[in-house]
Amino acid sequence: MGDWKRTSYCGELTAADIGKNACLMGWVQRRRDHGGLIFIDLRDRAGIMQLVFSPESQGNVHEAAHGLRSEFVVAVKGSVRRRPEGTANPNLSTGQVEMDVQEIRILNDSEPLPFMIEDDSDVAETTRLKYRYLDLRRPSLQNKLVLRHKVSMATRNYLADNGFIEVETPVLTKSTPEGARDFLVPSRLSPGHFFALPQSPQLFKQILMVAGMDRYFQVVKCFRDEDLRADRQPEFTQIDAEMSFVDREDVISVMEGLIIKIFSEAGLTVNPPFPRLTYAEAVGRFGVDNPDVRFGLELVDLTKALAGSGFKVFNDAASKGGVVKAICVSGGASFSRKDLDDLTGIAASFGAKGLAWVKVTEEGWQSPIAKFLLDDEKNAITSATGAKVGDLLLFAADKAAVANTVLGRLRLNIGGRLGLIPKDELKFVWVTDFPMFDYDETEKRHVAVHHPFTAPMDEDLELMDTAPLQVRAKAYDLVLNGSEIGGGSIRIHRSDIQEKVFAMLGIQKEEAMERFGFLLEALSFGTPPHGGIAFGLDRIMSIITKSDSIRDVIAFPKTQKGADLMTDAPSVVDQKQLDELFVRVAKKV
RNA sequence: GGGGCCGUAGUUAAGUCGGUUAUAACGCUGGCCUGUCAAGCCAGAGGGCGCGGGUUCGAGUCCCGUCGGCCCCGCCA
Repeated sequence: MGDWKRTSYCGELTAADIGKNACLMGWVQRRRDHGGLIFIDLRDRAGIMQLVFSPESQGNVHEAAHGLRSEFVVAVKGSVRRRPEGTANPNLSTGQVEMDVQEIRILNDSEPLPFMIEDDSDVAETTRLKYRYLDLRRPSLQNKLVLRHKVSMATRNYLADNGFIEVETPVLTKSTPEGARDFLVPSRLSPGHFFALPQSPQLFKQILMVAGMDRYFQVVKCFRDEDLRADRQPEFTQIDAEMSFVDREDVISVMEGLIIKIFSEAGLTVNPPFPRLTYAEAVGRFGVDNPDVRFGLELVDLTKALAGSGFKVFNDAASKGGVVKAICVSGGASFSRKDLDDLTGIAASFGAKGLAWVKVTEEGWQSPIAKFLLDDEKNAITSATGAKVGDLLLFAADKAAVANTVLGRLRLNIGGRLGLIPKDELKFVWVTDFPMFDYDETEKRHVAVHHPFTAPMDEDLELMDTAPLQVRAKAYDLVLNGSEIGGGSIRIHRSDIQEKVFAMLGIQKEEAMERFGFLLEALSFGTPPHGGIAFGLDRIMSIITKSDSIRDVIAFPKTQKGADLMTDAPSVVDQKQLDELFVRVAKKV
């Protein structure tokens, strides 16, 4: 660059700059060489500016422009002038002006690119990820990173303004049972011992409450060694917060304020307080605990109406403690055989043994099961579901968990295929009153639905011994458009209750002391009542930016196999490194 | 661990029932061209079909295996 100093970004120049001299630096987006006049679109983070090289210009400026190629890095000096009448470009923010270039310095050249730097290019993700630095030159991806930065800043400002202190917690920490699989880091100084990367700073933030910090937050990386999805990466970022001397309503109200700030960074208006659903309502009406409430198609419970039905499948489910539920698809009677086969396949993938359906037609019920149902039963179904001619009824009869999941997933699939989901709406809902425990059939023990530090509801404490599955937790999730974007709870602040919960989870006292002794001890030294929440920043960003995948809002994401195609991590390491760590690699995984 | 979809020039795709030298667009290279902005016109180079086997007179097309990418189930306190 020599002694040249940039005077502005390419995308910033406007008619107000006409007549001024400017120095720009950036990448060659495109060259339009007329032999005489040469036009160069110069691109930087802020946008594009048209450069004009005239054959009459001094020295070898015109010749240099002739040699420019895509993505060469150049610095130019010249004057900003209004474009001639009729040549303005309304698609550019700088479209009223252009630079008459008088001097140019080529700062670097570029090999021909593996793909073009264009927003609408449709390049295989493998190639994009290998050359992520080129992919990130695309304005759409850059804008997502810029918006992510603004959201982080807004988060820090809002929480700081509300008395939260950002405290860094360790990345090398202790492996704890329960929860996701840990990423492990071998300790060189303690052979045979391992650190774990944090699944979340959960215990540290609670201990910061014991330490009297009162309000803590952190924008922090978390790590979970589980299989990836479109909305799941092995390392992801949480907006993590914890507060002392609060109940659920305090947490919710502060965090609704944060959500307002975050979305306003993207020019989106949201209006808390957000509606609430209990876990039982959410699962009952929508089949899932992360309901997309942008559309109806709710589940209808027909268990009572169909108990004693002549249709064995319904009767069995109803009499054996299960449920019979249905959804009524408006206009669904026009579904083809193939559509119904598709839906049956989906139902099966979520554990259904079959999918009973009824098409309501002018001629009556067209259905494989119609002949098993009495008129009274048909009438009861019709009145409960509101089914009318042209509709399709889909039934699930099974254990409640299976029936709800099956219909909940069918609801989402059908909502999508019928275009029932308004794409531009933002529908938040708090889901509360989660159960404390679930029973794991494989491990034959209770597991925590949220995490083992979540406080049970006071009024349910007495059920801990008699009916643990009925104990509700002081836990809450924030769901946006069917995506869980945050979750938290009021924590246990008494060591006796914490020990009790560990016992319920089948964690022996000895093991509890070894794994969580520091927490139990901390709880015994004057712990304030406290609670908190963590939001998934990546998920929030992917919803705000309408991205198909969480990968689009992460600068350097990993593939579904957990690999980084740019750096080629993970990779094998030298035997010397392994020796130092006292690690031996087992043959054949 | 399981199910589904996909790998053909640099990129995006086409390639019939297996059959001459694998096709197009964009990009790239060269030439012409003074108001373009997906500049235009002309010419040219570039791949042997992810990889490895097999069937066949003959495989991009069929079979088996394998590697990689995407979506999903399980998993994700």
